[in-house]
Amino acid sequence: MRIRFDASDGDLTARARLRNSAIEVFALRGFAASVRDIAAHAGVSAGLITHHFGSKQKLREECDTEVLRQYRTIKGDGIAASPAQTMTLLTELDDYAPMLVYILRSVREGGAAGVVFLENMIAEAIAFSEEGVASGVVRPSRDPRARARFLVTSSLGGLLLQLSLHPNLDLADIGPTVRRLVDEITLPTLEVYTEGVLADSRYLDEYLLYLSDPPGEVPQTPTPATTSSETTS
Amino acid sequence: MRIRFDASDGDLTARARLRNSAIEVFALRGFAASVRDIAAHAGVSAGLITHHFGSKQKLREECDTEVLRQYRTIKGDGIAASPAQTMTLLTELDDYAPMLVYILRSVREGGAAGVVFLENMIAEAIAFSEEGVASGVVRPSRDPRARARFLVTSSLGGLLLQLSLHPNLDLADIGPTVRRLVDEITLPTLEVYTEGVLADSRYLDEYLLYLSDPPGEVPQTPTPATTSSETTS
DNA sequence: GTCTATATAATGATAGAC
DNA sequence: GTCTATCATTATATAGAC
Repeated sequence: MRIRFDASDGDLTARARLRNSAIEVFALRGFAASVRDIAAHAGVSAGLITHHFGSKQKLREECDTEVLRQYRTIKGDGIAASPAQTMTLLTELDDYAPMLVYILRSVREGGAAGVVFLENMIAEAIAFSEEGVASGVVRPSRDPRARARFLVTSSLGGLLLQLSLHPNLDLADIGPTVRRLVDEITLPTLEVYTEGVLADSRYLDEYLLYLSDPPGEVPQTPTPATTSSETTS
Repeated sequence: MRIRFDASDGDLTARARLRNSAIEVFALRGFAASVRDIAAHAGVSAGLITHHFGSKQKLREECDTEVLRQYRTIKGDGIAASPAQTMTLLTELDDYAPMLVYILRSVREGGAAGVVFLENMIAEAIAFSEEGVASGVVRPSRDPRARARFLVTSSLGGLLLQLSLHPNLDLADIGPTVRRLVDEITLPTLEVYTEGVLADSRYLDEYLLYLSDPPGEVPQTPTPATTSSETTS
């Protein structure tokens, strides 16, 4: 079953074709790409872009909307797996390469689509973690939400960081590149996730102790029994 | 003992003062900051900048050089700790805030200073890991270099990702902001590093098995005993 | 829907006065 | 060392012809 979204097809309005072309250019060259670049890539004049979308800003917003719509479509299409699996799957569908790169760029620059995508993945991770804990596959956490946020931002941020070492990234190459990066981190990821990094729990214990009895800025009188067992944030 | 580097001091050539001012602007507003922005921040005319440095590109290169020099100075000043400790310490010295933000931006954009800094931290992490394994604090890895790269890119990338959610970052705020972010990830980090995330080793075992007997694209004849025990990259 | 021509603003860089 | 004035380039956006 091959999913196809309506890009590069002829049964679209000119507007939609221009928008999809803009998504490709934004993904390929970054959001600093000029209206002329976008026009050239679509084979039309620069004026036509502004005529259709009013401004580059509005064009960008429409691209954001469309990319998020595509992302939600894919997610609804059965990919309800772990965030990592979601990423891997995305890289295997070359049709989605522009969308994926667009999202990654947007995440890196803190754009609207990026923030939505990031929070979405964190929410997914929280749910996935809860299921995993329930089924006994995942270890429980003292702060599941913080752990999910940490894991998602670390994974995605790490990927972005490595990707930024490949500045001249062609859309045709994004699939293989991401796949290679994922390959390189699979063993360390599994190792760390399974066995941890530290040999014993001394640092964790020390920090938990510190949390349960935080040193104040001011010299402290003997602590009343207010902060007892529960860990607060 | 408070380290001071020669910024904002009067005993500098005009050139050096302009360069240090440029570092601040690049850190504050990003590398897309215009020559006029830099000039305004330094309280001089735009032409003077070009007069001194020839071009914006050359100015940028001098800033890179100076930032890396400052970084090496700090490192030489006794901070030979773990990469995480290095980061934490940097955030505690407000004098280094511009340098720190400059480096983070450079890392995110794949600039020259960023690449040097990143590879530097990875090298530090490898060494730190080796010492830790020797002293029994850190668990050994099947591929120490890959693990070090993974941990550094994950940590730094995660920090960058969270920082990009604070687009209007003031230099005066960078210290507290980074410190808060570090606070938020300390518990999950220690938890994951100490206990892992997965409840048992089934996924790791499965992957190790897969590595020792990789499925070819072509249907495979019974594997000869070439790839036996050692894990290759 | 699409083009060309143009207005307007901002950028990096140069030239010459002080 | 520093300024002002200016140029060339590029950007977004507009106006009107086809």
